[in-house]
Amino acid sequence: MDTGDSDIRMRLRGAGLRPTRQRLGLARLLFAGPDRHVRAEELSREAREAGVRVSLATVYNTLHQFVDAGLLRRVDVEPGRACFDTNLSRHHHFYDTGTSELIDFDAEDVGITGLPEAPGGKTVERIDLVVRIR
Amino acid sequence: MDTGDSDIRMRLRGAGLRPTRQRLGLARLLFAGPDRHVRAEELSREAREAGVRVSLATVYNTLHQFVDAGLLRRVDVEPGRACFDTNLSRHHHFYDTGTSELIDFDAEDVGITGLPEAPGGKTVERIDLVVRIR
DNA sequence: TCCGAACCTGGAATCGGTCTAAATTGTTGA
DNA sequence: TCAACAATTTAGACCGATTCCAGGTTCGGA
Repeated sequence: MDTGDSDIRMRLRGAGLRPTRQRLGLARLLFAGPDRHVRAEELSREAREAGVRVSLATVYNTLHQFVDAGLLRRVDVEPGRACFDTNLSRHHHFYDTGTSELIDFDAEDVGITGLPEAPGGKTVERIDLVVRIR
Repeated sequence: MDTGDSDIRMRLRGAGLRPTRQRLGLARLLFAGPDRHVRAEELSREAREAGVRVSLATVYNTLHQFVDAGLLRRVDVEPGRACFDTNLSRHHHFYDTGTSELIDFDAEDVGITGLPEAPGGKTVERIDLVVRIR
C-alpha cells in the first residue's frame, strides 16, 4: 500500500525535497494515525523499532526540513529540547508541568483582545498560548 | 551605598538564602535599573566586567534560587536556553524571531475568552502568551 | 547508463546546563 | 570572641540534546 505516500511524495517535491527512503519512512511514522507530539530521540527509536534504518542526524535534519516545508510545527515549551507537532490547525497547548505532557486545544473558540501593536512596525507571525497546568 | 541592599538582604533572608557576596553582587546587577531579560552566560560576563567574582555554576544556582524565591521569573521561548525576567508583574511577551529579542507588554488590558477547562481536573498554574513577530 | 547534486552517515564537536567533591564562608551558641 | 558546623562557592568533570563534518551513497535527469 503506497496510498498515503503519493500525497507525502508530492508535498516533499513541492518543498524541493527528494522523497528518499528515510524521509518517507519518517513521514509514515509521523503522519499515519492521529496527530501527535514527538521529539527527535523518540522518533529515532520508533524508526529503529519499525525497521526504518535512519541515523539520528538524519532524523534531526528531516524534522527541521519538515518544519520548513510546513509539514510539521515546532513547539517550544521546555528548555533544552524541541518538540514537534503534526497538528497544523490553529490550536494552542496545555502543558502539564508535572508530566511534561502537551495537550492541544482548538484555537477557533479562543478570543484574545487588547493586544498592543507589534513594536517597531514588525509583523505578527503567530500567537502562541501555553496554559500551564499542574 | 548600601541602601538597596537591605531590601534584597531581607528578601533573601525570607527565602532562607544567606546574603552572600555573590548573591548580592548578582542581585545588584539584576535589580538595579529597569526590568530586564537576561541569560546565565550573559549575567556571568556582566559580573566579571563589574568585578564581581562569581563562577558560572553559582550564576546558574543563584538564578534558580531567585526564581524559587519569587525574585525572578523564567521565560521559555527559545529551545535550548533559558531566559530570566526581572519583571514580576502580570505581563506577556513579544518575541522577535529575527533578533531573538523579548519585549514585555502588560497583561492587564489583555482579555482571553473561550479557553477550555484544564483536562484531567488539573489546575491552571499560569497562562503564557507569546506573540511572535518578525 | 552516467554524472552531478542532493542526501545520508558515524563520529567528533558544540552548547547550555548540571553535578561533584573539596575548599571557603556565614552564622550561631558557648 | 571564637570554635564549629552548615550553607555556599568553586573548578572541572560530566551530561543530554543537537549540530557539524567529511566521506560514501542514492537519486533523477540527460
